[in-house]
Amino acid sequence: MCLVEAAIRAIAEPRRREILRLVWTSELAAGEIASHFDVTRPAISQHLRVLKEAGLVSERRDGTKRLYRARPESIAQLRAYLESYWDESLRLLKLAAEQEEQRGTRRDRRHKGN
Amino acid sequence: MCLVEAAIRAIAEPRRREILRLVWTSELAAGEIASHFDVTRPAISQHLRVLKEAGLVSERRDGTKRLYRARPESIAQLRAYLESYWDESLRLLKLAAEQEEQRGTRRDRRHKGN
DNA sequence: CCAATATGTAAGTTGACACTTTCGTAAGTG
DNA sequence: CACTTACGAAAGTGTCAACTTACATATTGG
Repeated sequence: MCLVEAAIRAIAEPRRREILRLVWTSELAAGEIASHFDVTRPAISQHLRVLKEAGLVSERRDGTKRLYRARPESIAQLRAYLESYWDESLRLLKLAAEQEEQRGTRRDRRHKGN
Repeated sequence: MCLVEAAIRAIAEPRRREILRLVWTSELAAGEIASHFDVTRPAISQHLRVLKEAGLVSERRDGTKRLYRARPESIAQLRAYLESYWDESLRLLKLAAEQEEQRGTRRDRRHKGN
């Protein structure tokens, strides 16, 4: 599946947004991350897998620990996707407004519906 | 529930993003919207309700038709939320980098960091 | 009123998903 | 080798969501 698509779904979950914010600034072990939440550790582990499969975090092993960290590139990609989504829409909106303005004078054309 | 939260969940669904784009530029009837998709009309109707409850579209009645249109304000709100999410993260990232840098140069002055 | 049009609502199904508890596994430590 | 630490994987559960079909509702026109 497209990574950006997976990323959007991933950040739609509030807890995953929190997790992502946690590992944004510093590399954290899974246990450290889990300690910030009420749910069980395996639950966080699953969230981490979702984030990892969406490319939003990277995993590194150090002894028995697994250290997670946000991947700025992927986040930038997701951000760019959304920006282009808003932008395209805005562009279309502007275009539509112009066409509407032009059409405003000649209103005689009637459709039969569809 | 928070509207922004609902909005994020709403746009996580690809079809709803398509619908939202359709009604961004012009007001469209539910049937017109549904004709763009493979799924049944009631399915689209339900998507429209989700979008409406998230405040992303507005509904207006004209005869037997229901015309839908995107609500730029709410979309701007959602956008702003995401922007602040990225921005805060970037700010934290920058802060962390600075701290890291400081810690690199003067190694004698140590905080009880992390 | 009756029919047609346009659409939402209800109910049921299927699959995804967030979570839990239990178990497995890899790396360090005595 | 046993034991501990730190974690993921597996399996089960309840809930939610996207979809379907069937039905209800509202508006317009004859």
